[in-house]
Amino acid sequence: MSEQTFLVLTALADEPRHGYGVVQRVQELSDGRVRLRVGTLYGVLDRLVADGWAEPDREEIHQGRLRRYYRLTGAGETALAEQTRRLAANVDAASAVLRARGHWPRSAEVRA
Amino acid sequence: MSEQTFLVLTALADEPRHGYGVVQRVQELSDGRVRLRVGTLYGVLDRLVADGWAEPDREEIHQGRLRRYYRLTGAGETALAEQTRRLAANVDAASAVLRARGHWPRSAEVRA
DNA sequence: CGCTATATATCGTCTTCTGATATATGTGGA
DNA sequence: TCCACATATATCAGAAGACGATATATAGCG
Repeated sequence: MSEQTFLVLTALADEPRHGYGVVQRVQELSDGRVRLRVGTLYGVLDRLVADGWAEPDREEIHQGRLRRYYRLTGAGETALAEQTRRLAANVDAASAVLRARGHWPRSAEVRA
Repeated sequence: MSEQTFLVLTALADEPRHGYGVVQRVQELSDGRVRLRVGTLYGVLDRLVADGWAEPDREEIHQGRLRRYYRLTGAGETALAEQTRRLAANVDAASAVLRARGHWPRSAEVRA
């Protein structure tokens, strides 16, 4: 699972969001590192729906503009939890190796 | 950076390894989750070398078979450390959201 | 003699991310 | 009034990367 997909799942797990809201939330979640292009967003969103990890929630007209909301499904939540464990395991493995190399003096950084 | 690339970097950070050794180490590091196909491996390895994150180390004949070793460069170590911090931040973000959803009763799992 | 593990490498295909493009409305400044 | 910018949707072509299949070759074991 790509970082983009992971962050979109996390954004939706927070609460149902519309496309543009997901873009903003992902940017917040990643401290500005990940700015989703709309092409990426809709590709990810379509795939999440196709895989049963997200589904249409509702549509709203906000200030004259349509907002199409998506929500996380139970399967999506499970997938996110599993992927999170997986990433955490990878972080632990890499941290151990880096520490052994003398790198990584401030272990607090990975744990913070 | 894909999980495959991340684990190959981690395997090389451990110590210089040859292709087949990387495949085995990645499988160990990931608790059997990631079994690199050779097509993936050489693609990753070539890209790491092209990016200056890994370089040829030495060649050995071991039991009649050639072993081509690769080692991590300084830039590779930096990249691995940065990516590890990045992943750790994503894990923290997702963990917070999952906890808020009532999911994730055993926080020790992410932290272990 | 054949099977499995070790060890290298290439190739076509599929998935996925990116950048470009298109359309449209509300807001704020010049 | 007009322009730029943020908001909001959607599509498409191209590039990158992962995967499965395939090929070649030796050592060890039954």
